Amino acid sequence: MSGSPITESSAELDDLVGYNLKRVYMIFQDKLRDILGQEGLAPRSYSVLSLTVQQPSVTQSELARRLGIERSGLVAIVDGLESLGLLERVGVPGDRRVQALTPTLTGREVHERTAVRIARDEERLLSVLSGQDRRALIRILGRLRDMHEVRG
Amino acid sequence: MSGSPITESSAELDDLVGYNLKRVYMIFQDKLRDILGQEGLAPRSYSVLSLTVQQPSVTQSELARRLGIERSGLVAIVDGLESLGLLERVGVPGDRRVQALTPTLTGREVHERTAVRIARDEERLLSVLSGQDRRALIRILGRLRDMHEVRG
DNA sequence: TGAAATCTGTTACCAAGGTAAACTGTTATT
DNA sequence: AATAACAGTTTACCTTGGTAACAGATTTCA
Repeated sequence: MSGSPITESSAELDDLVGYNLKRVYMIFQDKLRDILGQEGLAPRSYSVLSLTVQQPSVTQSELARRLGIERSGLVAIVDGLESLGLLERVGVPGDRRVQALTPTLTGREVHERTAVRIARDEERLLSVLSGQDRRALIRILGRLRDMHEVRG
Repeated sequence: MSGSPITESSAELDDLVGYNLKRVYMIFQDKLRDILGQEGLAPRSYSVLSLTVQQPSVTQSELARRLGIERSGLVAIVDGLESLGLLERVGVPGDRRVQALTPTLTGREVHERTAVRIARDEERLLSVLSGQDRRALIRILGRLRDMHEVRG
């Protein structure tokens, strides 16, 4: 019997940036689910609603590209939001393929009050960081997205 | 017609820290899947293998607590790792309820060479940051986990 | 012009990841 | 001894996503 033949040269789980990103993401997502659940929304539904508020008449394909998901996955989400009366599919005169997504007044109201609650909760979660660290986190995450995300 | 009655006072999607965490986490996870796929492992299987290497004879309950998942979810993962010959359930003399999880030699080898590749890939992903930002990211993520994670 | 390629939205199917509740056997409490 | 608590497991379920194939509309281009 020799001792341990394998040297533990690298990366334990808690040292992996990817794993820590996951765990911190879970912290944020847990509370997000609570807030959105009160409006009957899932995180993905909120992200779609948010983007249509921000950019009315956006097409589903464009939305899928922005969210980094498949077009097919968007159908059910939009169906749900439409049945809740939060947005509408509107035909576009020039191109009969596309459906422009536009939030209803109710949709904008729900989005606004939900956005406020989400922002407040993020403020709470980030309050354990200094202002400098908060800004650094936002800047660093943005840079990692810019440098590594595949843009369609 | 009045103008837009809703003021866009807060949080567009790309301004939410939670959403940016998700997107950055996805960047890290995509490549992780590639690397682990070559060994026939899923991310969760790797995390279990890694923790058993780091802490041999850990129980399944303890492992579930450390990973923040349900005990029931661990069964299939351990089944898979056991059938791959990477770890073993070993009965514990004192307590016939628990199954101590211990990596096999093969398990330690697979873990070691995989850990090296994962570390190399994280290095690549983080190379777009300054050394200072890299350290800040790691420190900030750790602090958010420490302050907000429910410890069982 | 007409054929081929491309694009949009849709459907049906499927796999991964996770949770919750109920069950067995074991150990601890009182 | 009776009861509670615990470890692991099974089962059923749900959510999130992805893939492939499709129809209709539009664009490209030979």
